Amino acid sequence: MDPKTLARYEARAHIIKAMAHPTRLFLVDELAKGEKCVCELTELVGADISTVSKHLSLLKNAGIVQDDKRGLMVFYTLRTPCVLNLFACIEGVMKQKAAEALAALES
Amino acid sequence: MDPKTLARYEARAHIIKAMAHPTRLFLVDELAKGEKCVCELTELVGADISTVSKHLSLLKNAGIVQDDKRGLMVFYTLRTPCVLNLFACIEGVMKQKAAEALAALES
DNA sequence: TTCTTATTTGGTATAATTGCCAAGTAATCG
DNA sequence: CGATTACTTGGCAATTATACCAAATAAGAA
Repeated sequence: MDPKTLARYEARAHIIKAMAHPTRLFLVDELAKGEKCVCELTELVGADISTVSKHLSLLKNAGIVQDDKRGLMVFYTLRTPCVLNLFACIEGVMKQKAAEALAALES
Repeated sequence: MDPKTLARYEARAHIIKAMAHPTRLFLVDELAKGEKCVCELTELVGADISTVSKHLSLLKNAGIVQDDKRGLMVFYTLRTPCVLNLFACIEGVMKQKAAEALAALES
């Protein structure tokens, strides 16, 4: 891979990596329903607020979400809803794998 | 997050993690063009064959590619082309980020 | 059978990720 | 002003990922 091609795939990987964590996938899914503050997301996730904040900051840095501070609270929104299409694909992969495992047991 | 929900997001994250690496994204992209053996992919990537083999094994484990041994060679194919849709979305995120960076410079 | 080729697996050093706590910022309230 | 609330950032220990080399496997050729 030449340096230019590598750089392109690194940039892509950076964005995908931002979603490659259960908590961050959950955050994306929650934000798909609409704007939410860090406090509400923290409640839903059930981790330390600093942990959730760092996950959100990573998603923001990747360009997937954006934040908006209003008063004391910071509201996050999903900026690129197309990432949700991936979820459907992923579900397909999971079903395919499950069907395969079943077939292996039956044979 | 309750344990059941967590498990669902962990399963999803596992599949996305499999793509969250520049080399593996490149491999997926190459396999989208058609079946290729490990030797050819190794040549294209330019890393140790053991490294490429491990990347492919990870993708296979996630259900994204499948392998087929014929003689001495092992041929890999993309099993879930829907992951390619993500690439278009990712490009969109990258363009959006670039446009934003430009706007920040101009202001 | 032994030799060669294509690939995988084991081992290991190095680097990156993660999550919590503690400390820092920023906006609002009294 | 100081106090409080909502969030971010720094620091650090524990875990996980990555890449190479070396050794193992598997299939075909001599």
